[in-house]
Amino acid sequence: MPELPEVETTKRGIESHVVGKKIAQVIIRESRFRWPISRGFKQKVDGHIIRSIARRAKYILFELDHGYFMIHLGMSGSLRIVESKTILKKHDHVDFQLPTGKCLRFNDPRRFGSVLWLGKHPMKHALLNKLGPEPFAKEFSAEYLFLRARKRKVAIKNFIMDNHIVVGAGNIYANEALFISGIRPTRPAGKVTKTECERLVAAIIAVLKASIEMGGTTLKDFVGGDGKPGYFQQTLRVYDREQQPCKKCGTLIKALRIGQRSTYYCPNCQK
DNA sequence: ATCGCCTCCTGCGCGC
DNA sequence: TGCGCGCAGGAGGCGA
Repeated sequence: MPELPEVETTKRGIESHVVGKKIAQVIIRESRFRWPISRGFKQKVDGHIIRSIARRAKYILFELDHGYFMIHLGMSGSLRIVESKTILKKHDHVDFQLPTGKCLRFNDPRRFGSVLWLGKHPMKHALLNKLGPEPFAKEFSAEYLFLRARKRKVAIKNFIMDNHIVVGAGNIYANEALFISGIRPTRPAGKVTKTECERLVAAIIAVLKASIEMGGTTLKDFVGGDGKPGYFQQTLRVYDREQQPCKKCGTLIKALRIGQRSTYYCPNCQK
């Protein structure tokens, strides 16, 4: 399940292969995604050079001379550079063929992903213009989080997973960050103190950074299938550890659902 | 404005 | 071994 670290790793991995290269042609074998690939998409990108790529939240943006398009991996998508003649696997839905004999191949079993043309002003697009700060940006501070949380009643876990507040804290990382900062996931966001916000912000940043640093390994594994992050999984403190001893105090980890999402916490360490 | 639920889709793991 | 079922998950959209 690509979370922000996997998306960042993917972006870094494909960058040198695609920037400055022309899209010889795009081959769309399946266009039914979260949003269908628009009819004019092929005509818009065929023959154009990719000037740069960037990541915003979990979106990967591709800059062409006359506009941008973006790809979201959804929860089962992967984007890899392969030799053009590489035999197609199940769910290899879109190919961006490059003049180098390679191609950028988008595979997405569950089709929660998307490939969207954005036009000349990508940040004005409805999907991007309301996003909260990147977790590594200076705007994402304890001060900011605390202020945004004023009077909010939602569980703090839902709150930090809300892309309008901060992007990139997916379910796994939200669970982990709350454990690290000693905050119970069910606490109303508005009841989390300033001091706790400081710990939480630091924890979100730390857990995402650590995961990105393991990116190579994680990527290798997550690209192979749609399984959980490989190496990083060994470092998980609470996620998917129901009834297993807390790594800090030995208390058994509890599981519950918050907003339809699996939630794990240590009833002793997290207040 | 805020909140909580629903939805998209496929693969997997479980129980029988 | 095979079958069917339920679950998982990112995130927009909607109704209350």
